[in-house]
Amino acid sequence: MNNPEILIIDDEPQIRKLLEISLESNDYKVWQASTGKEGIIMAANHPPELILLDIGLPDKSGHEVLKELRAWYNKSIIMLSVQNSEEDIVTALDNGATDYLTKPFRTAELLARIRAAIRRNQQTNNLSTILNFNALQIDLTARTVKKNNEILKLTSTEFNLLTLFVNNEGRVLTHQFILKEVWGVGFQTETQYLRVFVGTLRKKIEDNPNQPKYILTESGIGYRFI
Amino acid sequence: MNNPEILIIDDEPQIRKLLEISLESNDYKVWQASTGKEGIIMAANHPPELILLDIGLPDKSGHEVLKELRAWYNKSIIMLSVQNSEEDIVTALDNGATDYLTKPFRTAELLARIRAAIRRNQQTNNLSTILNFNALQIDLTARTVKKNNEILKLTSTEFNLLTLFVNNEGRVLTHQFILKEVWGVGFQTETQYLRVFVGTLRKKIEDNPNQPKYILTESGIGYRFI
DNA sequence: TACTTTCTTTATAAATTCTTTACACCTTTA
DNA sequence: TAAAGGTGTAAAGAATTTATAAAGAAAGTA
Repeated sequence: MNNPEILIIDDEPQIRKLLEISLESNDYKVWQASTGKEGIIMAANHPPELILLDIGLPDKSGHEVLKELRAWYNKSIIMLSVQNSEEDIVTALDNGATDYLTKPFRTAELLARIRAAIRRNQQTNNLSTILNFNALQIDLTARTVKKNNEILKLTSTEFNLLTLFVNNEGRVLTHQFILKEVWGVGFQTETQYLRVFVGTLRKKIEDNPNQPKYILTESGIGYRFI
Repeated sequence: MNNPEILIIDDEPQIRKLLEISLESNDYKVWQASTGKEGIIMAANHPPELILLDIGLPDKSGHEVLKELRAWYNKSIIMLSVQNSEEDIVTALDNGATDYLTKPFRTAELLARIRAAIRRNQQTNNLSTILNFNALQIDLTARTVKKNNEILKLTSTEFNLLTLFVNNEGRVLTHQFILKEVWGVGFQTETQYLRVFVGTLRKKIEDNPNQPKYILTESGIGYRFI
């Protein structure tokens, strides 16, 4: 088992050192940042298992950092603060903090709360990525497509084709490119496949397949999804 | 949305009353127990969304109650105590408590921690022991399956397969993935096993195995449970 | 051992999906 | 107006995938 990684975002070097020592002696791998901005960048580049976030940062408040992180980071974030203000606690928890500890904290308690938070991380669902396009809802991990909340039945190739389209929304994809991506190298000339499959896809996802809203044809070039 | 249910296990009537008032005015449905034993029975009969558990109970310690609950209950349990002992906190968290608050607690903070805990409940894998799907009732710990309240006889492999399906409801599972999870690494190519077992499972759980409602086949990819 | 249950394998029928063909349509250009 | 090039649609046939039964092998049980 590799050691869980913890990112400390705190501007006080003493606190960081203290945390580093206790965490590393408990087999965590520790990363450190001294400003909110730096912390966000580090978390984005290398998402840790848990973040310890100080409320009092020099560049922006911990609350703001929390909000920015929570836009995409869904593992545990434990807030630390010298303030024992109830308002701070409530705000932090409601903004998605996992826990809140006031400094000076007791090391054993902090470690226990970290263990509890990491344990919970592991039970958390890896939420699936769902994309919405008007009445269309595409779940890439579940491989489902809904139109007005009704599940559509797509064949494997149809779904792969649709996936390619939604991953390249707005872009014109050439016939060759699509054929290579969906069918594989060696199929680049089979343009008729594409026509047939775009046809069946449109029949399923478009309200009016004659006047497609999602899959537009770029005559002479390929198709474009919007 | 129906109101989340919270079970209070505490022997002090004043505390219970205080909690009842704050919780009910925040739209929670409140259940109360004054002893550990009573609390466990109530939780078993009617599993709440969250349990507030006092450490100092007359019949058995809150730590013991916590352990007994955690044998099967995996939603949030917040411990309450007059003790601010670090040892107590560490023990509680390591035994699976979601959070720990010392009395006297501040109401707004308690409510925020309850919200955070309930929010997390909804993200965690609901490994609750009994799952219902229409006429199907699956008890994961007892390893029994009922259809219209009649017990079905499944073999071990059939049950493992069904468990995998219900834990990934709505998601398309590839043949390879299913084979790896149920049979183990090295069986990924034995697609025919899967066909046979899906066949027998359908014969047992479906009303009409020719037109399956639960286990749908995703031709070319795998299967999906709904 | 004999018996039952479960798992694995094989064979074949059925269903689904993919490929190919044919042809109609549209737009552009001579 | 006709021809040419690209596109859309339907439908038949081919290929692949899936379902089911049933027999043999293995494992568990009395």
